[in-house]
Amino acid sequence: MADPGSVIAFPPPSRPCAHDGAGTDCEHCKVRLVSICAALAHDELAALESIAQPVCFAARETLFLEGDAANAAYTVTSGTLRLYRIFHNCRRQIVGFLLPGDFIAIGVDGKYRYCADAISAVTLCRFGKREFTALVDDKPNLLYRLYDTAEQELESAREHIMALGQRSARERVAWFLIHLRDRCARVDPASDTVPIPMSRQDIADYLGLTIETISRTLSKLARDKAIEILPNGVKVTDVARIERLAAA
Amino acid sequence: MADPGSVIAFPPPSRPCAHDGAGTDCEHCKVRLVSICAALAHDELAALESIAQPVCFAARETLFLEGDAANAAYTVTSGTLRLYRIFHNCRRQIVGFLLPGDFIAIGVDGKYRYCADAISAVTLCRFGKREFTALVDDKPNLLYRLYDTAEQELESAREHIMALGQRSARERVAWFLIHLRDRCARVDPASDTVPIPMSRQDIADYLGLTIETISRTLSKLARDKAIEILPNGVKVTDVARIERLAAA
DNA sequence: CGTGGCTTTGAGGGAGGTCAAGCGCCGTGG
DNA sequence: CCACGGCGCTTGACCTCCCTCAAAGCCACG
Repeated sequence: MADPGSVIAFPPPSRPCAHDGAGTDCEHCKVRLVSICAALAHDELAALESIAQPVCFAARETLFLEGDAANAAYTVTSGTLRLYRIFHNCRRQIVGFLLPGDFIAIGVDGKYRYCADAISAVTLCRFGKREFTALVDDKPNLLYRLYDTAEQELESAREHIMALGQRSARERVAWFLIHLRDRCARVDPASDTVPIPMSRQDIADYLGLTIETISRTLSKLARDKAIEILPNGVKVTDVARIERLAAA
Repeated sequence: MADPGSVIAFPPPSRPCAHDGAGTDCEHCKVRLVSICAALAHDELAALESIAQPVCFAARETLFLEGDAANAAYTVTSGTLRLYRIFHNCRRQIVGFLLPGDFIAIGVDGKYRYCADAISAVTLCRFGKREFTALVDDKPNLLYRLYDTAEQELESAREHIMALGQRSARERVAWFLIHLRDRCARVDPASDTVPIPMSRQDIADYLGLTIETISRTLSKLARDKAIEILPNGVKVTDVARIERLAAA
């Protein structure tokens, strides 16, 4: 949320998915191969499935706030979330966006380390803390998967650091587009059209810039025929150019 | 290294510590309680100790480069290291400094994700990949410790992101000082005098600023009586002020 | 049709980058 | 012993990129 007011509102409780009260079907889950569930043995997957609860949140709902007791782990099955922290002075830094297949872990200390809310309507697989930790204690392979996931997050955080520390506004925006495109390609067929569900304010708070700079930079790239701005995303017309900028 | 020339030089092989060829003594290790070794059972610690080799590097030596096959994990026992990545265009981003007690893990994919070199002379406990992974496979508790370590690194990376994305030069420098002070306090008694073994260039590449800005900002803080610049560090004279800046 | 939220665009200013010069320290060699 | 050169650090002058402030456009929704 851009306005801090809604951030401090108490989060709504998660609720079961209306369209799917009966449980999950991991075998046919489309995020199966990219999520924490990948590379699990059949029995492990079955055990995980048995404790999974489908839940959903409407756009702009808050799942939890930084410091909340972590009652559950989640796998995103559809929609987009933003993870962020708020400073005392109301500045917000988005530390990441979650797309289908991404995972929200229960930290070692049992608290969430960031706030999370839904950008679009989202559906998730919810794993209650008690059952999940019991399962992890039982299956070292699942712990190994958690470790793997943490390392991937670390890698992504370092990429973020590189972007914020070394790149210009233009390079950051290009990097953001390419990055988002590649992550979408994990579950959707690769395409030059990148859907952008988040607002300019979200992008700005992710890249450490202002909305005006985001807007101006996108306009400039469009004027230079490198991209085309669409209602809910952009089309990368000059792929090589944008990729070069992103890698700079 | 500030100059890219030395970065691409082949790394020297690690060598046994001259002063301690006979092995390690974990029970009396001063970083024992803050490192990966903390919270291990006696038999686990003994197993870890049995595969540990003390090694050392002189200042400015490179341990490994990004992409190198990860032949070993390490625990730092003394000295300071920098971890960094280099862009194509020679820009360098330092992603972290390693102090005594810090750990270098073997990534899941078996490659190092960043370059590492010694800022001052360093000593480390080296754990060969084969023996270490065998031990991890055998002791789920050690895997859990690795997971914990990865989460701590993640936390520190997010703090870094906050700093780069939201803070001014002055705030970043204050944050750097407080952060360094607190990390030193893990092994040394807490003090207002913060040793700074790294160069201005290192600090700049860590904070996403230039050496000139680092220098100017420190000078300004000193002129304002908030700190005192010492030969190899700074003394934080106005602790409250610097802490307020750091938290901003 | 009016209102409010999000976005775009413009004008102006400031924080930090760039370029350049100078200082202090230290190791080397005359 | 001092002269010299190199390196890291500091300081100054200037400039640029991005932020700030402001206004207007666009679109959804009541």
